[in-house]
Amino acid sequence: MATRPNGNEPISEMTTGRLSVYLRCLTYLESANKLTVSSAELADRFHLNSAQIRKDLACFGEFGTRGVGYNVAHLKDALVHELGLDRMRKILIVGAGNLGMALADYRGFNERGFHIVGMVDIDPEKFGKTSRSGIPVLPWDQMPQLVRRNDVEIGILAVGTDSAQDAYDGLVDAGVRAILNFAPVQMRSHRGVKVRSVDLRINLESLSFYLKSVEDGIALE
Amino acid sequence: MATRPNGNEPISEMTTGRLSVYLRCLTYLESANKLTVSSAELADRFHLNSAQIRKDLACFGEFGTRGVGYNVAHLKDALVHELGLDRMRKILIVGAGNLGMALADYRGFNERGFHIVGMVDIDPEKFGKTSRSGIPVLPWDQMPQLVRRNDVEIGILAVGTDSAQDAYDGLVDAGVRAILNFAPVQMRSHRGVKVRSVDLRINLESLSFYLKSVEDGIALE
DNA sequence: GCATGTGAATGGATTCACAGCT
DNA sequence: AGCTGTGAATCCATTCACATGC
Repeated sequence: MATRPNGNEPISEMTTGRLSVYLRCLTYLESANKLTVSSAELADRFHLNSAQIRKDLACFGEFGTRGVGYNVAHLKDALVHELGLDRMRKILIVGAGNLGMALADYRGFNERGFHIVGMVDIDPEKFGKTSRSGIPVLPWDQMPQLVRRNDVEIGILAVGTDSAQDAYDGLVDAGVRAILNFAPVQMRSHRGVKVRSVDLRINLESLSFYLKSVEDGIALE
Repeated sequence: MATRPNGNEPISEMTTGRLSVYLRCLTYLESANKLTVSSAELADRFHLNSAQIRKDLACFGEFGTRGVGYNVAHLKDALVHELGLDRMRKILIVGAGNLGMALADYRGFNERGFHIVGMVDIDPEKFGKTSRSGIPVLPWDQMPQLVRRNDVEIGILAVGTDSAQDAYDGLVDAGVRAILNFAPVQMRSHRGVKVRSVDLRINLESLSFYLKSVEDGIALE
């Protein structure tokens, strides 16, 4: 059971994003045999304020020891638990193009807490093929069965703009409640389904804007 | 020249991110032969507030007509210009693994405003190979010349965690001032260089947190 | 009348500053 | 002495509401 003092306080998305970052750092510190770490130390590593880190961590209990700091192993375990990573979640990738294939083999997608069960595609040419690491491509038609049999909880949309909404709707129908979307579209959303979008184009354009600002002599940053 | 009323007001990153989204929508509306669009209409398409859209657009001039809305073609051109997309920016990808290869062929990276000149890698096995669409892999050693000769302005880090900092430092030395980073690390940053990070693992963990919250009966969303 | 542009109000996240514990 | 946990203060983004202009 969680050591959370108050089970229904809402933890912001900003905070949980940083928890992931802290967790990564703690994993490193643990492997470096560091026993304890202070919020100030963590704040240095990223460009953050130490009070913010303390606030983030305080969301689900009192983990630190005053005068000392946080126990690395302890805090790491707590974060793993809070993020729900102490249990395996199955992933299905929709779209076996370049991006889908690359994601299938991406380290970190098949690490602690996650396991990719396969890819699906509508192109019969691709059926039976596998990614380099051996993740198979199956027919989109079989998606509902795949989801049910393997208890897939997360869907990754690596399809083109045109197919994204259909793929999304299909996954939701099949019972998937969390989606990582790489298609550059704002989809009509379903209630009770979490969608996170990674829009590569927006990131590039943001860099372009920065470069232009520099050219124009407008000091940013 | 920009129609910007006041050249040195700082436009927030939140805003520029949305400008990209608006631009995409306008491109669509233009292709659908729509002549004019209102902030309320745009607000519906995304889940946004119309006032926010007007504020965003007002950052660099008065583009709308009261009682009518915004001229689609006009506004689109203005956004293209403001985002600096009316000029070609060259991209170099560092790391020719699965991800680098997938990114090299990603539509939208070789579209309006951007052009990928190549990939570099340290693995001699990969030299001379190309992505499916023909983007070549060259030796990392040649990176500085490549950057200079091709006027590369943007670097994409598609390398592993261990090499990320070195690759970053190298690109900056060679004169690159904008970086899109896919490695899951917080890098020691250089002044005057813009880095945007896409952390796939954090996105997955955020979904995991959502799923766990649902399991625990904590209503999110 | 209708939709923009914008000051004022709100809401949320970050930072400050310090009380409290070890 | 040192560092956590947290109310108070600050900062920034979003939303409201309305005056302004077509």
